[in-house]
Amino acid sequence: MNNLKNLRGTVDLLPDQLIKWQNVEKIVLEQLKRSSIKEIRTPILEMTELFIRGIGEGTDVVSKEMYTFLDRGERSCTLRPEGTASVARALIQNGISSNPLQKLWYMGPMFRYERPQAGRQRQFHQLGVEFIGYESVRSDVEIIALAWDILKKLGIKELNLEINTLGDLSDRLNFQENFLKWLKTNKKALDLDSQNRIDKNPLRIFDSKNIQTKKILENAPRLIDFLSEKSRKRYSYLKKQLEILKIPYLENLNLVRGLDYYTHTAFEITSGSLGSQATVCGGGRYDDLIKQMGGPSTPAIGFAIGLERLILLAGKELEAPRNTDIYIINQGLISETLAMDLSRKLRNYDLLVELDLSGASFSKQFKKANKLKAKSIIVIGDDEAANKEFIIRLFDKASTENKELAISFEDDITLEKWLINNLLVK
RNA sequence: GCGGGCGUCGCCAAGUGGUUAAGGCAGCGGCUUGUGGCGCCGCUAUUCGGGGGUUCGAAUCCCCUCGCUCGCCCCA
Repeated sequence: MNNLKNLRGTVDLLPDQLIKWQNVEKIVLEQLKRSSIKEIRTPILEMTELFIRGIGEGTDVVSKEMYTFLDRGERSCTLRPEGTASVARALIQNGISSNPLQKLWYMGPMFRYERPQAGRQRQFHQLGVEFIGYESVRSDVEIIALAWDILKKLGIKELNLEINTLGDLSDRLNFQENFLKWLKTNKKALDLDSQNRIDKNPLRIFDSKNIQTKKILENAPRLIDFLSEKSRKRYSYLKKQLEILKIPYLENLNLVRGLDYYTHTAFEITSGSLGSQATVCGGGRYDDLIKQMGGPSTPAIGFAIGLERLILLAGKELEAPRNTDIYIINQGLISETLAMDLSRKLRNYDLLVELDLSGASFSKQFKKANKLKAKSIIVIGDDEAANKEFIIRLFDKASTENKELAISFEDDITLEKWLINNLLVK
């Protein structure tokens, strides 16, 4: 073993594992397409400033998890830790006002410099969806339903949806004033982490897992009591709609999430079978972000799904590879050329065709076809080449020796008939 | 960033101080040079994540380091 290894927290995805990835991605992308959501691709690398301003300086992601370095021009660059800030930047930069309503998705690697764990890597992958310019609660409902449906389409069970509302900016300021007062009188009773958050990010204290802090917080003022009439209505409409759509949810008043930009709706979907990294999907509304980043005032809502965690949850049935339809056994100079040509013709039928390039003995090539569980084989050797024909037959154990058919290379009609009867059925 | 566990071939592993490092799967070759699935035979770690030390002698003991893993923190 040499010392050239992958970086900590990164992994190689090998062909066998990628079968599951591709199957999962296929199902996800089909669902997005049906919902008329369009793809956007932004750079993996951005100016560090983007994330500091977009995500918030006081957040854990920015303060201790960013993959940041100086490039050759001494610019501070960061590998994106999430997608929303980049999407917002791209839209502002490319003129959001010419197209103020957009439903977008993106998929790709994200980077956070953390200690790796099950379901957590330094390079991981997210599918993100952002509804830009949509203000109505109905967009909140649609986006939660979409996240839910994607997970359901993959056959994932035991999912929990948690929701909360963070109100709008004035609700929050209103609340924070009261909350800070309360915090000052109760500061000593809180755990150290929470004490530190008082100045940086007081809302996050609600997210504390410290048992004592949790208990004390039960008597703290609650954000939900400071919501304006409008915010309150919006939230109850959301809950009512989820009930009508039969999407089960749990209200979690402590759910505030780690990024600064959220307003109103915040939600998370977790699964018990993921161990301590239970969150598979997280999202929420961010009505102020785009304006705050220098764009026009644009409401928006989105979510991100962690693909590694999604893969862990998705069923085993998605791991099965597609079997070879036709394995072409061939030997001899003329045969090789004929076989190459035939393989191209066959692939036009959307068949999975593998051409043996080994030049090994027929016996070996048969063994290979068997190992691949090829549905059928074609044999082309010197005899066949001389007769300008090839032999084709099904390769399952039942049809040994029988039903072999010799077809002329010119005879496309007979070939197509055979394919339709044997491989293209259903 | 902090705490616990672990690290023997591509994979699963036996071995816990005595020297040739079991076995299984996979892979490769053969029995069987143009016809597979079964079976049988053979090959595949000068080396036990890496470095240093203790010892006559280490995969086995000690130190450091790297990585994995679980928990905390946080998130996807």
